[in-house]
Amino acid sequence: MRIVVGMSGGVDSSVAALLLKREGHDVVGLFMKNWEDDDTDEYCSTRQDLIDAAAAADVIGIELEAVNFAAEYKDRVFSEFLREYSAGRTPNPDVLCNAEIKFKAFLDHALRLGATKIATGHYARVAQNGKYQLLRGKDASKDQSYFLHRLTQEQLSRVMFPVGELKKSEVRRIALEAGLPNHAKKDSTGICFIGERPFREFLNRYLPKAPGPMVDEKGRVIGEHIGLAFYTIGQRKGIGIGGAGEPWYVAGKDLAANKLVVVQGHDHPLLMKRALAADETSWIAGSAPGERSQHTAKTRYRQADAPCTLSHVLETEIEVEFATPQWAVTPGQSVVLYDGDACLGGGVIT
RNA sequence: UGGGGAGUCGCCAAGCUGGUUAAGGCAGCGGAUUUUGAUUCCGCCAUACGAGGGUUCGAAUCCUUCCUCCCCAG
Repeated sequence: MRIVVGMSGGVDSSVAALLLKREGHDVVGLFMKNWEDDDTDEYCSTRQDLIDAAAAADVIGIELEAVNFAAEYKDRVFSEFLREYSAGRTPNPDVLCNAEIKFKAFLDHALRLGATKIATGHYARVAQNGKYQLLRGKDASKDQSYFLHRLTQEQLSRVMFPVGELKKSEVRRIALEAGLPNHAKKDSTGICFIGERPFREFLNRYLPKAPGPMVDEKGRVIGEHIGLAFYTIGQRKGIGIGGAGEPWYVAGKDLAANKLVVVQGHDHPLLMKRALAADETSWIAGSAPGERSQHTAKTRYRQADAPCTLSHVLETEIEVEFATPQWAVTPGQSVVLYDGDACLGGGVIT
């Protein structure tokens, strides 16, 4: 079976390719460059990543090709990313990137190359019992199913996640034993393909500043913000308010008045939400779970699952009620539902 | 102008019956964690206590003068 592996230059995708090769598959590595760096070199690590991927492919004994989906990325992911920020929300570009680039543009390309399946280094699993299921990765601390919740049956039928059965420590050990040069490479962070950058500065390259008042929950002006788009719910750093008492957190945005609402104390009531609504829903199984059904859900990656009830289900919208209030539920972020290890899908919080 | 109170890191704020290196928090900066943005965690952050004189072995802490601010009287 011909399998195209998306290789980033990191350990996970390298080990994914290695494992498939060992199983005797016809493996081809494909390196994606999806972001044209506008600034010279400071954050341009993609060249090093390509070198790392090539070195790994060499050790594994497979070919590595490179493709460029920068145009598609800009079109389908980044423009939406900017639109969302402009609208005062906090998007999750990586969720979109998976749905539109890695498991669409990239998948299509791989199929054209004659592949039966594609594989990536994601920590997640795919099970099949009639339908395809998306399961959490075995390593709970690295599980990335959250980012993959928008995938469809069609897409899942074509993907493999070889490291999803492993713990990160096992992946690194395998890499070390196989002599992969990137066995100790630091995990990548930051927006996928764009990388980690001083975020405010980066955003400001695309969005203008729009200063306005910072107000407390009673409407008293206590500071100035640089533009609503530059803040997210629950944010503490960058508020810049000193003085007495507990730290300040962003609790809300008043777009019409260009006001940023901030509150004092991590556990302020305005930061706790017991229910939320989401649209643009997407379900792994192809259709939504039943109304009143009980699940767990995360309102953001890297948050503990919380018991909840689907209180309302429409064509592309849902309402979710949590058993206990959730901290900093943020419009634009994805709410992702689970039944045990099975990821059901989710939507974008409104 | 009388009477009272206060002036300690950018902001809050301990210490003020004198005694090694001036608490803590907020903000800020750096790092760890993290394939979003956040959160969280760790580290750094006043030879200086409104200014000048004193007293003392030794003062942010006592005395004194001046400056500034606040409150109450007029």
